[in-house]
Amino acid sequence: MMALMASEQPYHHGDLPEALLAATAEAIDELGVAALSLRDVARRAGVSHAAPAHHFGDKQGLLTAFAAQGFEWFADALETVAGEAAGVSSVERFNALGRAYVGFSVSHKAHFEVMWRPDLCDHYDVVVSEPAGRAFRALQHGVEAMQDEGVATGSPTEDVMIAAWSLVHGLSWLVLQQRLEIFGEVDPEDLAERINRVLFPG
Amino acid sequence: MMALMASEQPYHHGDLPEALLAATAEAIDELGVAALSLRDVARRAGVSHAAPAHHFGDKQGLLTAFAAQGFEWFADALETVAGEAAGVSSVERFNALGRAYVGFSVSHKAHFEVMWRPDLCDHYDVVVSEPAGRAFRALQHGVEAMQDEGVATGSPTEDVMIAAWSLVHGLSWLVLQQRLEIFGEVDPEDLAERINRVLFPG
DNA sequence: TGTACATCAGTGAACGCGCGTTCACTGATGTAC
DNA sequence: TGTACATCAGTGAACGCGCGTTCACTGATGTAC
Repeated sequence: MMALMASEQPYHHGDLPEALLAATAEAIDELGVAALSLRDVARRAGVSHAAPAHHFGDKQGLLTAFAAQGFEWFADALETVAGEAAGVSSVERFNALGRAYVGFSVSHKAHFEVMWRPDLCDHYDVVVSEPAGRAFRALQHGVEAMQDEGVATGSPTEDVMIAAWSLVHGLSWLVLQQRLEIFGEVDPEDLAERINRVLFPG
Repeated sequence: MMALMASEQPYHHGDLPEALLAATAEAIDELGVAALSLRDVARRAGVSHAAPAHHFGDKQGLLTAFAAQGFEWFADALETVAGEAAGVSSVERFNALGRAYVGFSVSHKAHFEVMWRPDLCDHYDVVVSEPAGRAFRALQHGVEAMQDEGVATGSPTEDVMIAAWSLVHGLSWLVLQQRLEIFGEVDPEDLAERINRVLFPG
């Protein structure tokens, strides 16, 4: 303990994998995902440039772990919101899910970008597909609950699910890609609620 | 003419800018936009690696021209479809727009990806923003026409516009990101129609 | 029709750079006895 | 409590590579007279 406090740079980091993931988020936020390099990530975490390979193997390994972390947080966020909205109507509950979906994409821009790019990370790795599946099911349950309550029963459940997903996913990308500037300053979560009301007026 | 036919490799290309844009699409389709390099594009077009600089300046210049070409084709496609569907109901016309939107994203994957990425090209360059505006207005007119016919009048026009745009844009990305595989083999344009019917049952 | 000349398009060699990956190493930690 | 040893984490030098950009150049074209 004394030794650790005395030395500014302990040889062992403590939790380097976590620090590298945080550095990855920082680097992507700053320079964009296209410019991401392992050396820059290591630099930001204050370790030698060979250190990341020790934990993640190679660049794709790092990005797969990064996407996995993102999907874990994302699924947790959706499940939490669905749990908290257990008492309200199914439409209000789906509204909350939509707000959370878009809210996550804005507050975790770097993660969100990598999460959906199959060219950057390994989507078939279970560390990614498992939490991705959880997130999907959270949305799906939201849609099914609405249909159980008689909302949007004019279309097959599958169509409603794809429509609802497209709606929140599309809004997320339009916001991230700065395409809604023409509508002035708008809060993305409020927007999610407004467009959800168009899809599910019930 | 004889000379041109006799020599396999004429010194002057004929339309190198166009050939370089086509090579860009090919390279992105094959390797992903993250791996795009000017040298590879030149190689594919069969010219020296210094040639692209002559026409586009630098890499961002090439991608800006590429996005501009994409938006021109995109706007043309939407306007053509809207014109052809002048006789049908506004809901059917918007359906056609949605099919065209998603159809374009699938048949011009490389262009679509670059078009929406502000980190790769200059969105404020008028060669991009002009056709992008045309595409936007084509969608907007489609939405306004529906409201004029009494469809989706429960929400403000702006909300309906953002919802409709999010819907088709989101579906496009979900398809490109291979996220709808879980629903089996589906035709993207048919999907567009199905989810449009959820949003505008009228 | 022919000649001179300006302009444009594409070349190819050269540059310096940051990258990912490898590898033998050393420092630190934890466990067995 | 102390010692020996195995294991793990991070180092730093080295490698070869493809990249974007520059620059003096040459080949081709088109226009003026």
